[in-house]
Amino acid sequence: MNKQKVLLVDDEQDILDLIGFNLEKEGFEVFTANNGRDGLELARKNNPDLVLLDVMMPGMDGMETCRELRDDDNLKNVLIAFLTARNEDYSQIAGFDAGADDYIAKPIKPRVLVSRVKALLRRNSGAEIEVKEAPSHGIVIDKERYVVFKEGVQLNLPKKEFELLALLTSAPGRVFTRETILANVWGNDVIVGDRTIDVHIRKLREKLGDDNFKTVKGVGYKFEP
Amino acid sequence: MNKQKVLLVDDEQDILDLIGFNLEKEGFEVFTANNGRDGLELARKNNPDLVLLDVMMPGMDGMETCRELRDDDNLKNVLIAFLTARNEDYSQIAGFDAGADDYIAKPIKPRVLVSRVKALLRRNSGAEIEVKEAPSHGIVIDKERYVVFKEGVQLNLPKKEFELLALLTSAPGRVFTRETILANVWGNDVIVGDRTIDVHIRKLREKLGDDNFKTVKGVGYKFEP
DNA sequence: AGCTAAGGTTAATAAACCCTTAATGCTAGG
DNA sequence: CCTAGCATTAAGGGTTTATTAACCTTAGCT
Repeated sequence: MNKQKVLLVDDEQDILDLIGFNLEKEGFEVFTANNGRDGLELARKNNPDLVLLDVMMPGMDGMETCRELRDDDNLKNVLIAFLTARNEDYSQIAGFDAGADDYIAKPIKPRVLVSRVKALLRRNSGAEIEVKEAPSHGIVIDKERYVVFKEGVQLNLPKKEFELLALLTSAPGRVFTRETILANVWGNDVIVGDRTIDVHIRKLREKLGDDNFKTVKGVGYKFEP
Repeated sequence: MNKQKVLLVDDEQDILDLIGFNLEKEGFEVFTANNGRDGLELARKNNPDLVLLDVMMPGMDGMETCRELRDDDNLKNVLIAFLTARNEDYSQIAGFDAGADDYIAKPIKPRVLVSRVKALLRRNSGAEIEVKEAPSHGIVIDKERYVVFKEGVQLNLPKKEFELLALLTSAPGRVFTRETILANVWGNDVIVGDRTIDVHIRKLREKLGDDNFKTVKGVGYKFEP
């Protein structure tokens, strides 16, 4: 697997060095820029998986940079996280709708930041759920809002149901073994009985329609529109 | 496209120089006056797109100047923003309705001011609406003055409540995890219990309406108009 | 400094909700 | 028609959140 690319944009060289060093140590490929314009250029050239943007920068600030990124067809879906300084005028950072995926408050301990970065990338690499385009089956999953739409009707699913659904729909038609389901939704160190899965499947069937969830006896379950 | 014209009126020469310089650097055509009367005259001669008015000035103050501008047929639609000192007595300008389009609190960092100015001009060039008229949910947040309006009624929220609200409303509908909330409102090195968030959420619900804040169990909270 | 009031945090209890399991019924394939 | 595997239901237990009130800290005033 290729290294994942992170673009880091901040006007303080210290920050670039510190965070950059720590991210590289963790196996990321890191690009740095100390202003929005250079950041944009680097982003266009290298197609990063994640952009960490300082909000407050001279010249083009983080929000402006974010907007420009979102305007670029090749980059509009890149992950963007804002670095926000809490001691700075907080008023400037909120209320914008530039399309950030996360906020990360400074100051932050390097290892905390690294784990946030990993979490962000994991969220997006694992189960790739389309939010924008409504798939043909009429079920849309919005992970950001933790909300599911069934033919336009909004449903609020509990966490486990939501995650199970997200898993199954991440590869429609594919059979997920009970083992796989347990590992992904419950985690490897949690021990629950097999019936637990059944019950959650049933709830999904109840809420989203029986026909969408097929049982493959002795193997597992699959989502099929 | 022609340069956009900004008229700057303040009795302090330092301010005129500093702000004027920064606006010019960003490509605006800047006129300055150090009192209301000269400001009016300049406005009539040059037809600026935006007037930045200091509230406190000897002689004709900002409010008076503003009224006169609004009385002038050629200028009644010009954008006007007041420069107000943060520690000034707001009661003077609170119920004031001379027709300002924005308040900008001093002291303000030049780059912040520039982006405010741009936002103002952008607002007026393209579409209209907003800020006063508010997003659809009827809750307006004035981060500059740490004040919130709920359906036109002014609320003074304490700092933590305000920042929590600002965070949640910065991306309506989106779920913020407790972790993210803590990082952004409290900071990464402050340690507080989870119940603290609950309590602040409750206060917001009390003041702004229960329905606007939704709990996503096991995940976090979201603001939803 | 001392006083007062407001903001912020926590503890404690109650309530809501979700997860899990047990118990029982069902179905398909041998 | 027997059995392994799945479906269904409801209840219990446990976890997460709501709510309230007390406590501590801080800011503003005198």
